[in-house]
Amino acid sequence: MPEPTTEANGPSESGADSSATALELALLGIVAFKASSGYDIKKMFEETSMGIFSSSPGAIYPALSRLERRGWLASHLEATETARPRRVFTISGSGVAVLRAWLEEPVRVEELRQAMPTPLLRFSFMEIALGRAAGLAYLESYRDAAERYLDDLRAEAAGLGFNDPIVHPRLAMEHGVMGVEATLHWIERAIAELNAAPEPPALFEGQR
Amino acid sequence: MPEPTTEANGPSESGADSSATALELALLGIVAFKASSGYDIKKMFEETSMGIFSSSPGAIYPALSRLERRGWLASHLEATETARPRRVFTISGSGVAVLRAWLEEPVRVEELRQAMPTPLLRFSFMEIALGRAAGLAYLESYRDAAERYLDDLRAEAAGLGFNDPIVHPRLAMEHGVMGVEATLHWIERAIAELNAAPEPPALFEGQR
DNA sequence: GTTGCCATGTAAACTGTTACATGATTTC
DNA sequence: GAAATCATGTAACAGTTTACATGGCAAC
Repeated sequence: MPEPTTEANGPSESGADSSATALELALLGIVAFKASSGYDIKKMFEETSMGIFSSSPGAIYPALSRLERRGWLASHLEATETARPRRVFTISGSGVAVLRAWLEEPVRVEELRQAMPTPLLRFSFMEIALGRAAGLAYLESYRDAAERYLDDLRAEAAGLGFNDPIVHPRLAMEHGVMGVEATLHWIERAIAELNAAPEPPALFEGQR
Repeated sequence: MPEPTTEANGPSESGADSSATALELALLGIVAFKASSGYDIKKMFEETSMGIFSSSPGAIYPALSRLERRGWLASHLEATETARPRRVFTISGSGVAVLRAWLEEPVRVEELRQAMPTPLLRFSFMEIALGRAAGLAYLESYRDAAERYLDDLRAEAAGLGFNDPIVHPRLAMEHGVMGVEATLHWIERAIAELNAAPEPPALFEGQR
């Protein structure tokens, strides 16, 4: 979802045009925090809770090249005689400016509206298509998944230093934990309500 | 994010191949619930909490055409002498089968991992780039946005019938409300912690 | 009488997905 | 000696974004 982010873009001015996809902005943020190679970032997207972004090389490497072409990142090959050299990216002054502009924007309501997760979307659609029993089974699979995810998050949180001067990443992780806990509470309530509710009308009669 | 959803797709078999993008599956679900035109769906994506999906006509109309080409949807022009006729889509038997297959899949942990919302992503990046004061200001704008969103959600929930035999959409909405309430609690806690934390190291000295 | 809504659709440019290719190094 | 990991990248394809086009109708 590539939202226009900093300025309205006229017909693609040459020099200091600045609009970027979510992936590009995330790459700026990651590289600003720590100089990284494409492979570093790929692993990060695979392993951490930043799994919103695709870890496919066909997404990451071209995006890093674009950012370098625009002058927001710079790269140099690390001298290693043994294996294939790593291309390590660093953020530039103009890159920092673009990143800051993105971070300085206040939170808009529309950003929150994107929150509906797929499991919930499927849940809202399934009632007339599958009926009560399937809804209950689905919520149980949801609970299992949420519990496993909670374990993962807690393991990841344990890896973060607790007395660092840098606290935002830990706080963000705690937000994730609270969100999953809220989901688990909701699941229990929803199970109770579904047990009390009558069978819904069927999408096509005779089926199910 | 076009996940392969139902079957592994061999080299694009002719007949009953079934894999679809998130948008396409959502369209199946919406049309199954109620026969709709492209414009109906566009408005729904703009106005309701299904705002995960793009409301641009260049996304919706081609997707509906694809679904019709595959035989999962059928369409007919509504006879209106006055204005431009509406093309109304209905779901077919094979469409229902594809929808059911998607809905019957148990929830996977990876679906939950996609949860990190952009406001939180920005929050985790901003500490060294902008410093303490900016982090606190950001959280206040986050609180404002969350409160306004909560009002919107409650207004939307009020529009849903409360004694329907169909309960899933209302429950899903309540999940949304609980999630935002959890976010608001987190924001208060985070503000308290940031007030107690020392100034973080700067990204580039002298700046900020 | 002009702005805004209803309602459809298309075209160019871009981004992301999937799959492939390469080659050295470590682990079993 | 096979398999997995490190590490980069490209090519074909599919889907989305942005912007444009059309035209009647309602409201102010």
